[in-house]
Amino acid sequence: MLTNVQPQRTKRGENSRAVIFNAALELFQERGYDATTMRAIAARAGVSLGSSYHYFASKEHLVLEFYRHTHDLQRAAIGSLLERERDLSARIRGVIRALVVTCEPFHSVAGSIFSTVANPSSPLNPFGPTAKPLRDEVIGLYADVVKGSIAKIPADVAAELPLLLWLYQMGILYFWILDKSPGRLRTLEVIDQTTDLIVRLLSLANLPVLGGSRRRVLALVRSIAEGSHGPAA
Amino acid sequence: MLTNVQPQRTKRGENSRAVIFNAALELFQERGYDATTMRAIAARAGVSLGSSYHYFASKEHLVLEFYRHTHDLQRAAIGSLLERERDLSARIRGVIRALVVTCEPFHSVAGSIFSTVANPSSPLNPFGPTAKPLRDEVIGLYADVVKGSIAKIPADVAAELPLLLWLYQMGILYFWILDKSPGRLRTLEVIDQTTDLIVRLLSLANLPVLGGSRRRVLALVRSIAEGSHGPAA
DNA sequence: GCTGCAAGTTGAACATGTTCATATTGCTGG
DNA sequence: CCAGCAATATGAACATGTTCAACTTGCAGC
Repeated sequence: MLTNVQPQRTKRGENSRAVIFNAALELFQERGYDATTMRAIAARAGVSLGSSYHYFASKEHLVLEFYRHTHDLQRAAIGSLLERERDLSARIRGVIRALVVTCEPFHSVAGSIFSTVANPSSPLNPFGPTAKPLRDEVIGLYADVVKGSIAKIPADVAAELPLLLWLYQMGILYFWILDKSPGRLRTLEVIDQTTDLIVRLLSLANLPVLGGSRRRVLALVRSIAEGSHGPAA
Repeated sequence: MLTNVQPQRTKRGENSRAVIFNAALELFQERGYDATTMRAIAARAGVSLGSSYHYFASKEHLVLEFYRHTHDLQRAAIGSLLERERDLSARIRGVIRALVVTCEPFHSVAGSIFSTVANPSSPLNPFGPTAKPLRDEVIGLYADVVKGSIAKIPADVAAELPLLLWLYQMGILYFWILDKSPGRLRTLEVIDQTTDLIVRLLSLANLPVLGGSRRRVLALVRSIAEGSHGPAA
């Protein structure tokens, strides 16, 4: 194993890092992302501008810290639900709701995060190779959501469903980002309606009238899932 | 009617505007969006920095013009196809193909542009109010695509289909942006398969077995289409 | 042709994300 | 306790999108 190239963390450094992060979090919520300057963050934290950049490579990286935080919050929030609830619709709804609820305090910065992450050249792009571990983790979460339910789903559909739900989650997240309704109620409505719809449509998957469509859809999904990243790994 | 607040366009002004836009187009292709500075654009165009801002309110507005440009190219490319072809699947396929083909020269820039534009705070966000004219135009294009076909589509479905096709186009566009396959062949394959699938699924819309799903889907689509922009116009 | 006004043009100035050379601090081996 | 080294801290300097007040141009009406 290579020697750790990262600077050794010290107690003092950890403290500075936390102080800067908290200052940023406060200001993001007070003024929004764009109106919060790095100088203001440094001033609020009581450190110099340079120090902020010593701990966070960029303003976006500062916002990334919160992403990790809320990801943990979401997992914690859905733990008991997945233990107790067996209805697929309710399970999906619960997981997606937990996502938007835990992200709610940071709604104003979410747009910038999404925008950053949507860039294909960003290592954080959800479809990129670097993000594969996290992507697989989230898809795995939806695999648990599906597995733990009592819904009867054909094996071939069940195999691709977690991926589809991951894509669905991203769609909802973007709707939530654009949602300007009070309390983001519209997003919650859309979540309720779409989760119901998804389960309803799943129950139709076996209808012979669909012909080869089901197979074709699944093949297409799998093809897309393989990534459009070409021959390079 | 109010007096036109916009500055009266003169021949001289039109020329400057075009020169600046062409310079931007060249530089975007040569260096990408982020690496192209407003100063470089002004220099290439042979005008001052201030002049660039006289004609384009921001760097992003320059991109809006670029959108319009490619949209015109797309429209020109599909004109004869829409005259001749009556099959819905072929019409959709032709339109989407024309889009990725006309955008091909800008593929390397498309990522950062998409990322910029995906930000809700960007005036160029496709879902925002600033982009409404262009959005309506594109949706109108798909309305023509649907209307000119011989496909039998229920009126309520036909009403929302253009919007859905617009969303579908954006999905394909993002796939194309991520596509690293040689010649972007994978995108073309996916276009072929998805367009077929869409038409096939449309033909199922009338099946009674779907129950209220069709109505619910349409209501949901319309609800989303109204925008999540809250009470403000 | 002259005058005046609106359009066009300019570059300096500003705000802010980011970089960097330098200074300070605090721990660790001796 | 000292020397040295890595971590930490600093603010000036830089790059670039954007603004603005002032200047120039050209045409319409007299």
